[in-house]
Amino acid sequence: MALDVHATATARLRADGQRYTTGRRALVTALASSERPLTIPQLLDTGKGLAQSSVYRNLAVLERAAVVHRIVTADDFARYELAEDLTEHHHHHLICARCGDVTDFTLPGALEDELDAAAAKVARRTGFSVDRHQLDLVGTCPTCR
Amino acid sequence: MALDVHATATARLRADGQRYTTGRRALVTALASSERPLTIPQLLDTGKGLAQSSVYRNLAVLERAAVVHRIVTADDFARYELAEDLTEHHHHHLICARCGDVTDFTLPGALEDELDAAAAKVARRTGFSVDRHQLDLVGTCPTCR
DNA sequence: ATTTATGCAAATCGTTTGCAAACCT
DNA sequence: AGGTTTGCAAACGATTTGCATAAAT
Repeated sequence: MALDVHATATARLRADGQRYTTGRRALVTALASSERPLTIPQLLDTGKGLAQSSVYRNLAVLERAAVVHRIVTADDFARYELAEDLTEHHHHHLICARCGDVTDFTLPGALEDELDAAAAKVARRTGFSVDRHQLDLVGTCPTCR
Repeated sequence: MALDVHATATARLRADGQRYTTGRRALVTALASSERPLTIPQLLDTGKGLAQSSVYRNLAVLERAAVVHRIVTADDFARYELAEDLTEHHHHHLICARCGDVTDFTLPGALEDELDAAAAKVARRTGFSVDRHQLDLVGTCPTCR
């Protein structure tokens, strides 16, 4: 499975005229082995020896190539996770308003379908072109309670 | 209705030991008469002569008193809207990935109920305490297409 | 050899904050 | 008066960028 992720990353970067360097591979590996989206400080801690500016730059490259996805919350730091089609499944986020931590959860497929149908209806009514829906549950995580 | 908003704002600020000053009232009025969440630059344009730092400070005060709600997207600027219980209805956001603009939309009540039920189930399973759910449709607005 | 990635340090820019004057009650 | 709010300017901090060196092809 990890091999497949790297193969796909290589392909997508190449399609964007970019190389899959050691640093970029390290970032993808760190994200692939994490159960939750990671901030840049967290990535700096795990992946030894990559400069902060390189992490920022490489994540930007990986995002443009659709290898990773950037998550922005009310927290001070942005978070990154692998693109959904590089992991098993479509999912959503539980966001702790206290510590900023983000974890994943999934919805029953039937409910996802209803959401997509509702989104399509809204798109039709408003002229908005909808690329994706994003559902967040905001609250307090077990650790902060 | 606008009177009710100001009355509620006064009460909530007082409960938090704060005054409903002219500047704060102007911000609430601007948000109440807008159909969409507004950024600080937008509020500075509409509002009369309130300094930027005062706008930031007052919005922070109004947010602590639960009079306004802060919306953070991938855009450079945060956006503010009146707290949901000061307006008519629970709603969600259409976010333009191109220009950052945010507009409102609503979901059928039945679907909202299903989302709440699913959220409750996730909360039970994860130990997370869920305060609210937030659904965004990300795409391209009619103007940017 | 030429192009691209890296590390370091400096710059950027939305947001926050210190402080003295203006405002309320 | 006593406390709060305001405006201005300076500070803050996550992210971006310029540039010289190192790595890759």
